[in-house]
Amino acid sequence: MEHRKIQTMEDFASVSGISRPTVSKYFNDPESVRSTTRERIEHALKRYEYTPNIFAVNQNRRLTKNIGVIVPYLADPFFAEMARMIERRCIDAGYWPILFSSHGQRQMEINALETLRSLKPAGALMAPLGRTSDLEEIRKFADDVPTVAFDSNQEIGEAFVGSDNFQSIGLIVDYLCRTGEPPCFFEMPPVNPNAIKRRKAYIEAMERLGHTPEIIHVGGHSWEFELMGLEEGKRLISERKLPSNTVLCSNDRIAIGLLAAAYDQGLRVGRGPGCAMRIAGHDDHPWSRYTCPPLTTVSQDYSAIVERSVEKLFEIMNSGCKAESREETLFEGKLVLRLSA
Amino acid sequence: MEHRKIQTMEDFASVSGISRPTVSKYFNDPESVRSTTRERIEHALKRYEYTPNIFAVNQNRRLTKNIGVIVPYLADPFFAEMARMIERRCIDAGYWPILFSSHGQRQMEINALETLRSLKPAGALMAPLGRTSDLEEIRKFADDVPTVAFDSNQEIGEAFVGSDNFQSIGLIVDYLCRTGEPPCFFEMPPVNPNAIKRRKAYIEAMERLGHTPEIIHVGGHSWEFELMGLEEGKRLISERKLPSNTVLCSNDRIAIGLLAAAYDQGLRVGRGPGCAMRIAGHDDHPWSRYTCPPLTTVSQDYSAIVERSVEKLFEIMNSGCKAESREETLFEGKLVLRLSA
DNA sequence: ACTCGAAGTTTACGCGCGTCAAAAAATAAT
DNA sequence: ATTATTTTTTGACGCGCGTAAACTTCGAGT
Repeated sequence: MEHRKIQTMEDFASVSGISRPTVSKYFNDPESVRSTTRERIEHALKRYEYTPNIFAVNQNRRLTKNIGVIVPYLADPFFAEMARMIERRCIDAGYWPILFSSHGQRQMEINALETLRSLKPAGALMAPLGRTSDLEEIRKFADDVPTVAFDSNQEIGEAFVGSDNFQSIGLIVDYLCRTGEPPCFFEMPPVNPNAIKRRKAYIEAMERLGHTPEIIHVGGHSWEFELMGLEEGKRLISERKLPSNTVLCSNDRIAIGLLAAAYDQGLRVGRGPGCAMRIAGHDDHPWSRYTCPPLTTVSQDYSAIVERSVEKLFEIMNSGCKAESREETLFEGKLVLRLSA
Repeated sequence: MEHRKIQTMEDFASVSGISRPTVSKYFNDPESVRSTTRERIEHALKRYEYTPNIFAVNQNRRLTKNIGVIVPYLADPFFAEMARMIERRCIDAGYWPILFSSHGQRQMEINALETLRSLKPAGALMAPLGRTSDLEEIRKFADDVPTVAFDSNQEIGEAFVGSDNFQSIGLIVDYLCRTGEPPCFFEMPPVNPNAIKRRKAYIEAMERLGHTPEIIHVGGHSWEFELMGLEEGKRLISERKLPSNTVLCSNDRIAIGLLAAAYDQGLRVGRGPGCAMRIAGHDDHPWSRYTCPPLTTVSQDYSAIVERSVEKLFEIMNSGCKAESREETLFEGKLVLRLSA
């Protein structure tokens, strides 16, 4: 056991008794060398500490093993969780995920793209900011780098994987109408296509059931959804301007704010007797089970979305050519019944 | 406006009429070339698109401009927020932050260190996992790379920046004792030194005030604090085993779980009449203001911690030598009075 | 033992840039 | 105008590895 640190592949090749090009081949694909050779290398790898210089490797490869992961807002545990799962899968597949957060800001998203591009990534998984995204920039990026969009369907990249908002919103509208007063819809700011689709889905579902849709608009393009839910909620409740005592929020984070508003205003939330209002969300956010009362919502199938996105990206990367058409995969949501509605 | 894409510094040098070594100098430090030269380069930079190949640059520099940022658990918005602020500051200082999350797992932390090391970083900012960290590995890393620890003081790196748990816990224990029944302490799992210091601080503060400390132990080393607060809370409340109707939680995430438990058990939380229990937390977590009732807690001075950490790291990086002693900077917390206690 | 394809070795070049020494040019000071 | 100083240019080397060509060895199968 020497465990001497070896710096260059040249040196490592000589101590392991193999030629450098073969060692190089091994590191690019261990299966590409004969099994006896592989064993000798791996044996040497145990005795000496050596990892190829990542910069030298990437300089000479036309394409690296880097995979960019760009999410719009990492402080949202929904994206943090997605990012975690994506990282895991990429690593397992022998790739090197690099995580960027746009932090809700257009310029940060552009920066992330630029930085990423200079990393010559083999592919990218991107949940765009949405409305504030610089679509031109993203498209230019996606022209050069195989890109799969997820979460927010922004007509970007060669594929999209996300949730079927029409199905999921339909599901919960049905439920709410069946069990009480038809819901009004507390809209999230129209930051991305999800926001818009969910509103449309709500309207469709209500009309299908013969009810009049009622929408609470919120402006701006901030990502502080809880704050909006809280402030706008307090105002609506105190001014008695809520169109219905059942409120469907276009995402859980708004619902969390609205729950706080209801508490602040002394309204009891839930579906039991003695409750003044019902609140439902959408996404099954990691914290929705810890609200008071626990939030009734529709789950997004996180792991399915992640799995399919990564899978699809690998397909595209391996096919080596642009797909003829943009494939969109939508997963269905499931009703998560808790106590708030 | 040609905006032709230029690939190599050689090419860029020739179109801008400057020699390559001078251009190289410019990119390493724009101030190091004469102002007239600088202008000519920057003028060319506007006409042609060129960025130095990051891999070639880093291969030849002994030290890169990379700065590693390692947090234990990115799905915790506390760390997400810290990471965001750190990234911002590093970028502004001309560095390149690379974010890693250990996702609560020892092996992931080790991997992050290894990956980071291969990136030849100029420095690292690290919030260690704590108890489950492989301290030996981290120390070996910190021997080679200037490292500042934050959040959790693990005797790692050349400096530490964090919160003064004794001050902050003292503050809220004082407040709770002054305004009602002395608190028991709902401990977080002893995942890191903060957990241990907060417990000790609680005991000291209680004894100083002449009260008997009562501690609720929770085992394990999971990072799902909310779940612990919820499950253990439900058990304690239903079995009437809470030592006090005032509970100080060692962090806000546990408090969030406990609030849910209290709701589940039909206990009204708050400091007003008609309330069955008081709950307080620690950290002023981004969501603590949205709980029902809003959580009374002690804030950590996020931005001060970030600012000082980064500042200190730059100091160490620039000094170029190991510091003789490990500097620890602690910031004081502030009482954040809301409605839960 | 012989053939032949697969795998390994040798040799050599190139990637794009940092960096150094020496020479040339530009600027500042006398 | 001359000297001293700073800055740039020229030319060259090296970083660590990918990769190609030509050659050699290996191992399974008639």
